[in-house]
Amino acid sequence: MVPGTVASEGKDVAAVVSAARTSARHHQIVNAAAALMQTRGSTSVSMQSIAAEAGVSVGLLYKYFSNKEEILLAAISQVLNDFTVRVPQAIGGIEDPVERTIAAFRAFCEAVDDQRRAVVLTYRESRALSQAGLDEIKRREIETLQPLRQAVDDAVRAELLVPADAELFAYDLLILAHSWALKHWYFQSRDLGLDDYIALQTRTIIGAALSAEARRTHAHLFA
Amino acid sequence: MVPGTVASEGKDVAAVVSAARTSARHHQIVNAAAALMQTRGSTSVSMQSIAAEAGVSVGLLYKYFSNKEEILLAAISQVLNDFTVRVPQAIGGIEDPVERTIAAFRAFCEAVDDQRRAVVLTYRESRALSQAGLDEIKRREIETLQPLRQAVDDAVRAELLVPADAELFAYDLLILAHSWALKHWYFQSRDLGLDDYIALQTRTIIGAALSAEARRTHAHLFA
DNA sequence: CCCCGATGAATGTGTATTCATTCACAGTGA
DNA sequence: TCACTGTGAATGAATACACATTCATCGGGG
Repeated sequence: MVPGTVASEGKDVAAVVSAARTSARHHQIVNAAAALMQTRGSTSVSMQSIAAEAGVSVGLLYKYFSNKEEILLAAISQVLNDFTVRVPQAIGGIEDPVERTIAAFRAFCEAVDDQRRAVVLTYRESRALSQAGLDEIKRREIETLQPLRQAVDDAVRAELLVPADAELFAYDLLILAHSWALKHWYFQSRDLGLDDYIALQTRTIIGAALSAEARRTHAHLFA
Repeated sequence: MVPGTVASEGKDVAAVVSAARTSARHHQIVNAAAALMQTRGSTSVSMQSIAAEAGVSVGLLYKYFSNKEEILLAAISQVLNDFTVRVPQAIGGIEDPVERTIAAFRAFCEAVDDQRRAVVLTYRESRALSQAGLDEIKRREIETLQPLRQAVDDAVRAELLVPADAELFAYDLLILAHSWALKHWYFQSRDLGLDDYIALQTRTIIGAALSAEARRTHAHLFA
């Protein structure tokens, strides 16, 4: 039976409304938490401040999440989600695996830049998370790595990249993308903007791993 | 007048004793804090736990440090100090700049490994530090980088390494050494031990930055 | 008029910091 | 040698505060 037909319409409608409200509240609260993580880089994110940011009462938070960890986890998850969405989108349709690797790295860095403080908090607030929560985040992080890893693997198979270890190479690129947030103070002091950073790291790490042949055929990518 | 002569011997002795006690207490407390940072990786380090670990009362901590930040700062400083001591020691006497770069990177990684949890806390507890404290740590971090940076510069001058940017290249190596602590869960899941990690990163990052000539002359370093 | 989403003051806990008190001992006078 | 005393190191219970979590209460729509 399709929901919304005569039989018990009242109940169905109520259920739909309730589900819609629940979903809306979830978004509202998680967005507030994410916004706080992004804004209040230094201070810690309290339930009181999340409630204030979301424009609701403290008590309401507990109607939709069972504790602070759930909210934090959802907010971090949302940050990671941005990666899983943007990276594949950025490399879709790019044939050449070296170009794809470069584009994936760029997309990673740009996504990190958009949520710079939140990424730092991902490292900092991890102490407030349970083991299960941490495991979940680790799983998601590896998940975000896959498109990049795939591109690197393809490039290795095509003998365009010859890193000592493809897996580690991809992970290094992930680390260096995160580092744009973690070590932003350093790059800023060096007067490196995001584009400078991406260009330099691309040449330093990816360019250096090119095979002898790719060094000729793909030189134009590292102007 | 030389201290310890007749005139006011009592006062001088008292001053010396007092200075010695102060120094000893400082070490005792900071060592306790550092030990806790290393042991209790997950839990936060409280004044109560520092006092317990040091075998003194909570109140005493405030006789020798004006607040928690000072203790934390001293403990982190001690960790960083390990770097400034061990890295130069490890590369002393090595002539070839590529070998020196490799040895410096290895020393960094080994120092990080020895204080793995404490290094992670350096990132985590930074939220508890004032701007001035953070600045101090940043300054010290750049200081630890210098020997490595020097080796890289020498290698570049000798046309053995040709990174896109020498400064960034050295900093990347620092980041990857730190990452051994930050991302230990990942490398562990990949069954990479410290020596594997050092060897692979050396080949992946340093080996890839070799000049065409060095690729021949220094091949033996990347077996 | 009742249901239930929403409220926010109250509660409990962890922890940084303080302060009244204790304690060990060196100096002093007999 | 011994009793007395002033000094400052050390103590740890008490305080203050931030913050996660709870719950008695409210109020508007069905």
